[in-house]
Amino acid sequence: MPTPSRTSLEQIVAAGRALVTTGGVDALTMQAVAQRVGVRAPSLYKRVRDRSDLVRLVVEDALRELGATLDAAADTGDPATDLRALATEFRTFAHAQPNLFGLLFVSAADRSAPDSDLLARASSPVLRTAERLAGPDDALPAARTITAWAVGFVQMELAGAFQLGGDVQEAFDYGIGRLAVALASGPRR
Amino acid sequence: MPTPSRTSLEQIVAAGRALVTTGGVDALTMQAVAQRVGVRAPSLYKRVRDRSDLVRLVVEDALRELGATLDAAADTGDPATDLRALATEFRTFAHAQPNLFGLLFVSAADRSAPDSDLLARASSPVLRTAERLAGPDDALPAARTITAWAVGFVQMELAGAFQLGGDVQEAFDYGIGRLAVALASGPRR
DNA sequence: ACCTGAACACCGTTCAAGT
DNA sequence: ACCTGAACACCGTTCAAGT
Repeated sequence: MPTPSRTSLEQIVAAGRALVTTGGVDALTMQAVAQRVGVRAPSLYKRVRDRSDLVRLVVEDALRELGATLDAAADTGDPATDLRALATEFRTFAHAQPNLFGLLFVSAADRSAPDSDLLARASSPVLRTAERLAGPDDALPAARTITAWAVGFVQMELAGAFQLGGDVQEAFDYGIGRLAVALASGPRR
Repeated sequence: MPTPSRTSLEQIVAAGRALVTTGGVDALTMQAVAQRVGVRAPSLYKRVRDRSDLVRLVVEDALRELGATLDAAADTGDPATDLRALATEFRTFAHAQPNLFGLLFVSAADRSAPDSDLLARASSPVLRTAERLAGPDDALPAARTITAWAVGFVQMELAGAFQLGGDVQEAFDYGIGRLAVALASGPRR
């Protein structure tokens, strides 16, 4: 006798994401997710392979949103302006959802990597800006330099690893300015 | 009736670090640590407040080693050469102990931040090199730009987040070269 | 077809009892 | 003073049984 579904994968991912946002990834327990979607924990295994699979889906959901945010941020004319907009938007996203951001670019033995298409989509506005700054030949390494700097900066900031005093905002602006100059200084190296 | 100690904090931290190195932070369980030092799990609580405290001690142990490694790497004359040596040594450390490295610069809600003195000591060779590249006024933001880039680059690399093909080593060299030029281009901005 | 309770093997942590 | 077994409250996950 068929029974109608009482929940959906979409609801489950949303519940998982809400739990991560509120209490960090440790708060995403199967029981907490189940309670939020009105079901018992074992039922989740009908839609999700295991907990790490659910965490991956939450990460991919966040990556989709981050990609859309960055896409919207880099549509002005000047590439140096776009670089600043991208970096600022990226940092704003991280500050708004630190627990979620902390999952996006770190390796975790237990969970598989997010879909590479999503990573590519999220990084495409950076790649376009990098190409306009550094030229087509250096677009990829230039984009990686920008992304690495932004990821590391925000991650250290959120981890409280900038402990030598000074103005963190100033260091952020300094980094943007220097990167724009450095990448635009021509294809020879 | 006093009983002689059957283990020590030093042994416990070493056991914890070995477990992290081998199987990631999830493999550091109180029971596994206890077994390695020849004791039962509850006894660990005589030396360590709780699991997160032990993880912090392992992180600090790794930071001490990383600091010493970097200190030894940056003693040549040319600051651009030192920058390259520091970045390469940093990356080598991360590749040699990816599970340990993954703990150093990420925030974790459950564990407290490592001792700030250790962070300062580990970053001091970077700060010195940054000062020689960018001048005393910009030493701190320049050091933060270098460190952010290096942390982000290695973390993305280890997370498998560089998925657009291309040569990752080339992107690393490109980043070093551009940073050296950018930071040395003078104090005005 | 989906959901559930019961069960299993694991955790971290506390604490009274042993030496 | 240190160590232990037993206990507690939690996990993730499986599975036979219900509808």
